[in-house]
Amino acid sequence: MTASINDVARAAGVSASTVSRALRGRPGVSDEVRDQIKAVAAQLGYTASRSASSLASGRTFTIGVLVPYVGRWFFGTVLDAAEQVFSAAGYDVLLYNLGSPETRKRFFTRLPVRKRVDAVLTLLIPEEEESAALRSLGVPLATTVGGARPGFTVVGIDDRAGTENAVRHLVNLGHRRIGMISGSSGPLHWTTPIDRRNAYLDVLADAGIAHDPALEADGDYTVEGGERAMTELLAVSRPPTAVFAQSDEMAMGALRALRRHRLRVPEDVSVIGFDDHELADVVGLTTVAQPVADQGAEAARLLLRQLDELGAEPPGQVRMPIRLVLRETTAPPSPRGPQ
Amino acid sequence: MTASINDVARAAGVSASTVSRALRGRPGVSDEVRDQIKAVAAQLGYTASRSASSLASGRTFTIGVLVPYVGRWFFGTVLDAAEQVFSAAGYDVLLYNLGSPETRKRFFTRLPVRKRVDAVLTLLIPEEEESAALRSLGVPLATTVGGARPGFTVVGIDDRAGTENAVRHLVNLGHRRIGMISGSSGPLHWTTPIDRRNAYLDVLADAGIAHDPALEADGDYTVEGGERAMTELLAVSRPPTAVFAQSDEMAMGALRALRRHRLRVPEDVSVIGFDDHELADVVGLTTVAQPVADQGAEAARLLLRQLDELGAEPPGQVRMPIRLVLRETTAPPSPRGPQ
DNA sequence: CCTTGTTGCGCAAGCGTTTGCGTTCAGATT
DNA sequence: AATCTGAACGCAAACGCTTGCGCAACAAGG
Repeated sequence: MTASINDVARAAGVSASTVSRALRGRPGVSDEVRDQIKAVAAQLGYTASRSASSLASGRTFTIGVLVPYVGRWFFGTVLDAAEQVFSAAGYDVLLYNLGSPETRKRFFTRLPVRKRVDAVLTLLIPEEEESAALRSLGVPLATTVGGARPGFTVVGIDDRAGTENAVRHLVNLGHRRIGMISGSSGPLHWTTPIDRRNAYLDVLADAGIAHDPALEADGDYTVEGGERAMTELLAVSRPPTAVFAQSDEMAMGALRALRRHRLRVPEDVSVIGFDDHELADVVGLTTVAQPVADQGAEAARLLLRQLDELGAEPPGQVRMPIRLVLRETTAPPSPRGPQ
Repeated sequence: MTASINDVARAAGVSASTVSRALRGRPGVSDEVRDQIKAVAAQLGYTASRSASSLASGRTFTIGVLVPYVGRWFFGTVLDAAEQVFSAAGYDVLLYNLGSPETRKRFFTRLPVRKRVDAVLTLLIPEEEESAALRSLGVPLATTVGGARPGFTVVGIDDRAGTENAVRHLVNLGHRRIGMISGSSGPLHWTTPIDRRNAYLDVLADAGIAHDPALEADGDYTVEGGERAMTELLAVSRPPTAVFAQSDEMAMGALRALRRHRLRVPEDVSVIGFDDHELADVVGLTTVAQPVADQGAEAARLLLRQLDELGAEPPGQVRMPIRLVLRETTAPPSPRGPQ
């Protein structure tokens, strides 16, 4: 049996309430008594039971974090950074990996975080019904992906601007047949793929390039999907000379497909990604960099601030900077075209 | 205010105890009453408060997972798989990201999981003192890394065999100057780097190759570290013609260094990694594959089994299979050697 | 010397469950 | 008809904290 607050109280010759106040730095305890209690507690190896204290106080000092796939670089990185901020502030994080539709549904119907967390950070886009469920928790909410949603603090990037940078870069290099590997699939209504697609279309229009629907393929935001998509794009009658992939992982898949087809990058086909994945540099991928870890950390900080200032800070919206990172997968189109 | 058990009891015209028993499937409730209670609970959107129920029952239905760096592929993947198993069994996971020495120390001294989790899965190697702290929690313990440790169920691979496969592959190709990028650093006494190093030395000895200490460099298990290490190896008077990196991430760093030095892979230098990182295929890296996600899932399953069978199942030790994956970064040494 | 504050601490009532035990009551057993 | 037996359910006591309130004791102000 580990020590309870009463054991500490007895050993220190005071009441349990005094122990509670002393250990949590609340007023109403003289310094001498406080020090003595701390000493006794340390000596007994006492730590307050979280269950008991949250039951009594209503505060849990726990943050729920919802992630679609912990294993994917983007989410893992965001989570990592957010966790650091939370734990530095004394909060624990309860992780929910909601990749599959079943676990996701189960989560939102049973809502296991009810009365268990002080706030929720979600890295997946809740549908309308789901965000209503989250709001019903009555705790601060934040997200690092997708667009604005009532009740959520969102920290993100300017997807349109990022995409414009990328596509314009290809245009400036002289490309006219510019393909896109998107990630529109999934039941998640996520504004990112849409924003990026619109920006892509806009840049093409701006440059006076007619849009060819055959030059768009779905890559599902995975490496394999990117590979499949690139393969599709290579199969059309006049393949693209350059491809914009909505994520680095898909871009890498595209790279793999190109290698399989014995096509050189960037001589035959240029490829540009999005994210600046930690390994983008290894493969020399040109991409649009976004501060992934920073977004997680910032979202966490905003959440904590809402927790501190009880004066319900209205959920804000912050945009992080993006920048084009030129590496070795983009170049002017070859005069011969890919063959 | 969300509904409490008493609200449900009142609405259903029964006592709170009956509600508790009904909802948790315990005997002592007639089927009709049970169904009716379930209906009422669903209608009220009632979920039992975890804090209250764990305070009362002692069970938390929560697993603590300790990870050094969530953002790294290996750990993220293990965590992902483990979480799925846990959540499918109705357990939540409390995540602790213990990468930095400070957070790590804080965790082990304050032990915030005390009375908060039913079991612990650690993806970092606790030092003697730390594992004693974990054992003091009195809950089942498991790990997916490092060697045997009293009180821990460990799921892992045969590091020696994996390394032997890798190094022998290089030897068989005809290499004689075989470098190694290791990851011995860190305060974690981790048997993996040591096992792998020993196996490396053994294979060299077996092949009658004299060991050259200048051909070993520390890559810190990161991409950047691998790049640095490779750079060091290239600076010695007679650089290696092949390099075994103890992780794919370091191998990728090495690839980057080689590209910077305008050295071709595998023509000038062969590189082999370890792990079969999800992007190893993209860069064509030859490597030793280990079932990463499976290890996480298996460890989680073993933990759950210990939780179910109260008959204290003695902690076991399971070894998962490894296999050599030949891709494009290894080849026989060039007659000229790297220049 | 008697108020009026402070300060430091203990009392006890929760917080929302779980669970051992007691009670009730219908049906089975003598 | 009297007794026994379960099954089904309610009572109330934990579980280990937090916190509003009350009560000394003591300092300062009149």
